[in-house]
Amino acid sequence: MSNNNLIKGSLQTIILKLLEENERMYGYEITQKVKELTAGEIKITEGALYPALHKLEAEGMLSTEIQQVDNRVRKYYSLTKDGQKEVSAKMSELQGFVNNLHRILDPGWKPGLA
Amino acid sequence: MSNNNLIKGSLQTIILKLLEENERMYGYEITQKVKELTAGEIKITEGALYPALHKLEAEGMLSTEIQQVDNRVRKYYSLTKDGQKEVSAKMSELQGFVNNLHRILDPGWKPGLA
DNA sequence: TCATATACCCAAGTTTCTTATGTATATCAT
DNA sequence: ATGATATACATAAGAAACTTGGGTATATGA
Repeated sequence: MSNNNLIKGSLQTIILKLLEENERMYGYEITQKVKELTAGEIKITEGALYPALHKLEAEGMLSTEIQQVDNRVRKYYSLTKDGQKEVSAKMSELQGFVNNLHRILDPGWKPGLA
Repeated sequence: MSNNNLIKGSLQTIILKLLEENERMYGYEITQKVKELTAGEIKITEGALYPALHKLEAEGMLSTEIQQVDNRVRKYYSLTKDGQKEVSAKMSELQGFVNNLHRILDPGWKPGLA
């Protein structure tokens, strides 16, 4: 997923959330958006991204449409109905996990505080 | 690591941080501590924990001493010098990653706020 | 012409986890 | 006394999500 080997399992959530905010995106665009949002600290590799997109599509979370732009092919992804529900589910799972991480790692931590 | 399949890669950090706070712990104790801190939401399985402990020991992060308690064998783990340095490194890596997750997933998020 | 950017894809290998076992002692309830 | 649960260690097979390293193709700037 990135240069550092840290924390696997959040890529699906990232993809789904970005598509909730942007209506439709293509793969390369997602890698650039993540790089931009994290000031280059997280670089999603294509070897991770494309299999993840194909899996989400196979599970019925995403739909695709191919489009020609400047003689290059782009494959746009959008959330399906099921995908829209999945965003909320994945987001609260992740929020819950991060909260639990804080409980373990930050003695005295309480929800709602950094 | 737990019932939900979420986020791989943080178990080492959890082990190291708990040992920073507790001086020495044995495997079973770690599973119970995590269960307690997260109100049962994260259950570290033995199949994940013991290999992780063995790996950290092989890498020189942990040292061990065996002790008999009530006819049962306990294997206590402590941080080595290298292990103490590793805690800080792993903690800031994790903090950095969580911050980046917020930047991607929480539009408008800024460090220092929930 | 060569590197970089854009844009898709796959395959081999690694790491990290789950699930399923196995061993052994202690305690509590039936 | 017998079985279930708790304590306490361990390994092994398989699944899942990555990394790394390739492949194809067009566009653009040095």
